[in-house]
Parts: sequence; C-alpha cells; structure tokens
Amino acid sequence: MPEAKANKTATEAAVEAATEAAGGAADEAPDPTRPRRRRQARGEARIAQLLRAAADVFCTSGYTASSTNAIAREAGVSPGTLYQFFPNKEAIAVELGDRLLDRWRDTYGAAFAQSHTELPLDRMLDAVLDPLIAFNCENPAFFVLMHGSEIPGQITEAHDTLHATMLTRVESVLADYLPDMPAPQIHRIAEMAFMVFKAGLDLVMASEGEERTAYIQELKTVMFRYLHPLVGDDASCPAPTERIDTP
Amino acid sequence: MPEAKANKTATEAAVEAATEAAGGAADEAPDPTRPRRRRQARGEARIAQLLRAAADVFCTSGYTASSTNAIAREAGVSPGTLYQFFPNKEAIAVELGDRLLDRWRDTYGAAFAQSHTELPLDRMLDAVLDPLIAFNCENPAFFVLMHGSEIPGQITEAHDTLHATMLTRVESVLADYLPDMPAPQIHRIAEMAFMVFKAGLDLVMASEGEERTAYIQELKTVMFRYLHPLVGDDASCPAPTERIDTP
DNA sequence: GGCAAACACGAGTAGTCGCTCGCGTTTCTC
DNA sequence: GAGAAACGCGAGCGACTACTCGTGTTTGCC
Repeated sequence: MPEAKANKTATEAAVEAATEAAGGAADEAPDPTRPRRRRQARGEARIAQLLRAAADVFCTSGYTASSTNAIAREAGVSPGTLYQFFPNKEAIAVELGDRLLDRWRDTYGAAFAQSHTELPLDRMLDAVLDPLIAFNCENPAFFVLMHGSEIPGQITEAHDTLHATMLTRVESVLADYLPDMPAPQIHRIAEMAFMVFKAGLDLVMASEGEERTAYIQELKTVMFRYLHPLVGDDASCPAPTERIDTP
Repeated sequence: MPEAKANKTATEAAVEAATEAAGGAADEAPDPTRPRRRRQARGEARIAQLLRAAADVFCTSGYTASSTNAIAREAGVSPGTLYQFFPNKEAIAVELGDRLLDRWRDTYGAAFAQSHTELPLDRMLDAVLDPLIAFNCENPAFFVLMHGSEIPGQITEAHDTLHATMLTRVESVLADYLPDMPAPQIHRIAEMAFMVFKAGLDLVMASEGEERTAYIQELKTVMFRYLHPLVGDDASCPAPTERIDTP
C-alpha cells in the first residue's frame, strides 16, 4: 500500500477491481493460494453494456447528477449487478475514462505523427484537427469526463497527465518554429491554442450537419490566424486574407 | 401565475420571496389586507452575508456540490436562519446571480459604449476586454454561475438572455464592418469570438500576477488576429506582425 | 451430473441533503 | 411597556443516494 489514505475503505478494492474489469493487458499473475475462475463472456458483455449506459447518462446529466441506479436502469440491470463489476461509482467513470483515453491517445498520436512532415499551416491544421474533432463528436462522453469540473480525483489526475503530454507536444512543435522565443511564452501560446481548440470544439459539438461543418471551418480559421504569424512567412503558407471570405 | 408548473411547490413561493430578498426596485404595492412589516437592517445584513458565503462556497465546490448547510456554516448562521431569507437553495443562486448580472450589465454596457467611437482594433480590444476581464477576476462566482453546466433553470434562462443580448451587440458591430457578409456567418463569428474570450478568460482567472498579465495579453492577441482581417486594412490598424514578438 | 464460482436480482441500510418546525430572542411600533 | 413581527436556532423529517446482502440462476470444469 504505497499511499496512506486513512478512512476510505472503497478505494483500495476499487483499484484492483477496476483493473480487473478492464480485463486487458494486466491479465493474470495467478495467485496459487486462490486459483480464481475467469470472468465469463457474459460478464464482459455486461461491463461493456454498463459502460455504454454510463456514457449516455453522464452525457445527459453530468457525473455527480448521474445516480448509479440510473446507470443500472439505463443498462437494463439491477443495482446489485452493477456492483458485481464495479466497486463504486467512481470506478465506472475511471474505467470509462481509461478506455476512451486509450483510444484518444491513438487518435492524437496518429494526428500529430502526420504533422511532422512539413505541411503548410492550413493543411497541417486539417490533418491534426479533423481526427480530434471527429473523435470528440463520436465520443461526447470523453469531453464530459475530461473537461467537467465535478469529476472524481482519479480521472482529473489522468486528464492532467494527458493535458501535460499534449501540451509538451505542441510546445516542442512551436519551439521548432520559434527557436528564439522564451519557453514561458511558448508555454502560454500552447496553452492558449489548446483552450481555443476546446472552446471551438464546444461550439462544434453543440451543432449539427452543415452548421457543424461551418463551425469546424471557423475553428480552423481562428487557429490559423492565431498561429500563422508565428510560423514564419513561408510561401508555403497562404496569406491570412485568403481565408476571409466565404469558406 | 403565467406558467402552469404542476408539482413543484417551492417554485411559486421562491419567486416572490427571492424578489423580496432583492429588496430593490420592486419595493411595495402594500396589500391593505396584510400590512406586513418591513425587513430590518439586520436582515439585509444577513442576506448580504449569506450571499457572500454562497459565492465562496459555489466557487470552491460548484453549485450542486454546495450544501445549504455548508453555506449557512460559512456565513456563521444556522440552516433555519438561511431559510428565513431564502425559500430554497435555487433562490440563493438566483439572487446572487441577479445581483452579479446587474453589475455585469453596467460593466459591459460601459465597455461597449466606448467602442462606438472608431478606435483602431487593438485599442478597441483594450477598451472592451479590460473591464470585462477585471469584473470576472473580481467576481469569480459570476463565471461559475454563468458558465457552469449544473445550474438551476432560472439562472440558465437569465444567462441565455444575457448571452443573446451580448451576441446581438457583437453581431451588429460586425455587421457595420462587414455589410456584405451573410447574417449566419456573422452569427458564427460572433459566437466563436465569444467562446474564445471565455476560454481565454478561464486561463486568465486560473493565473495570478505577472502570468495573469501575460495571459491577458495573449488573449487580446488571439482576438486581434482573429478579428483583424475582418475589420478591413485601415491604416488605423497595425499589421498583425507587430504583435508577434515580446509583448 | 455435480460442484463451485460467476452472474443476477431487488429489497434493504446507512448516510447526506434540502428543508421544516417549534420555540426563544431582538427590534419596531404604538 | 406591551404586542407583534422579524430574527435566530438546531434537532429532526422525508427523500434520495451509494452501496450491501441473502438468495436464486447460469456457466465452466472434473
């Protein structure tokens, strides 16, 4: 027990059970003293079902306002069944967050990998932003869990780590373009670009169809105009005026 | 009773009591059948005290996670005393929101009034944004109540109205500059500028001292670069490159 | 087939929250 | 000074929450 948390009885059990629920890589170091049986396929299906239900409920009500009973009801099972697979409410959010986070890391990893090749800024924004926007539109629960202010500590931690990782990535790209700029200012620019993206994403996710497309374009325009003066006046980058009129 | 809400018993009483708590303009149409006595100075002081406490607690915990008992404790009174002045928890947030909203309207009214004179864009941004930023820094509860996702219906309503009003204002300014641009696109630009401001404000409010100053500058830079291509290439507006290096 | 463990249920438990109520104190009005 | 109303208290109520437990069913393994 690395940390000494006094009174929370659930937390310890939560971690191992949630890890087990993940079912993935950490498979088994089968303790011979207790040769436990394997989770059945039915159980995995229930977990997926509960996680889908939780994503729905979290999206419509937020984390704190979502009751475990409501999640169970949405999944069509009893509260007892829910607690067969998750030790507590937080573990549900953590497991859901972890799974989404894994897929998110793949998404943005691929997006940023492309940007290494020296594309003009507008093409680079397309290459980077489009997959990230698509992911968030397909997984609205990700946005809720990552940017909600009412989220349990464990997810907040994971989000902070992720945020720092992505920020570092953006900072190093910026530092490539701007070797003379002091680090704190690069940090601020990266942070601001990030916040602007999130703000625009909010607008994108709140709209649909053609309007959504228009907001995506508008978000790219903001990012383009913000970053264009920073990445130099290469001929590879069109002048900002090209983006003024009808997109 | 203009609306017919069926089962919420508290709502009706809430409105009149909260209005009375406001104590302000709607003073009295003294029903002769029930010549009620006036609120004492002590009571007004308690209300202010409770509202200050509520602002504190809402800021640190958010609305839903703040218990009325916690607010009463923070104010140093008993729960019963709290309910002497507010019919329910929502009414506390509504009253607090209303008072902040009044002051906010003054603030942004004054800010936008100045902008009517045709300043260069960077000066106009200073004139408009500085007071708005200052207000939010001095009243963090305003940000929490207006942009929180877990807020009761009555405040959300008020916020939506405010949002629409400010948006219209921004749209009309933009329409002055861009008479040829279709209305839906002007709407999107205004909405995006608004969201960018909110995002930057988040960053500003999370920092302090010199860092805050730097983020304020960075926020203005984003807004400037976003809007500059839109307001024409007047000599009154400096080229965007002027803002690249050390601010 | 039989046994043990995973799965499933849902009424029930402890705790918290918004809010009330009875009663005592202070202040205003006459 | 007397009556009324505003003010103040805090134990406690009902509703709701996260979570449990005893019991019964399904499944995998020998």
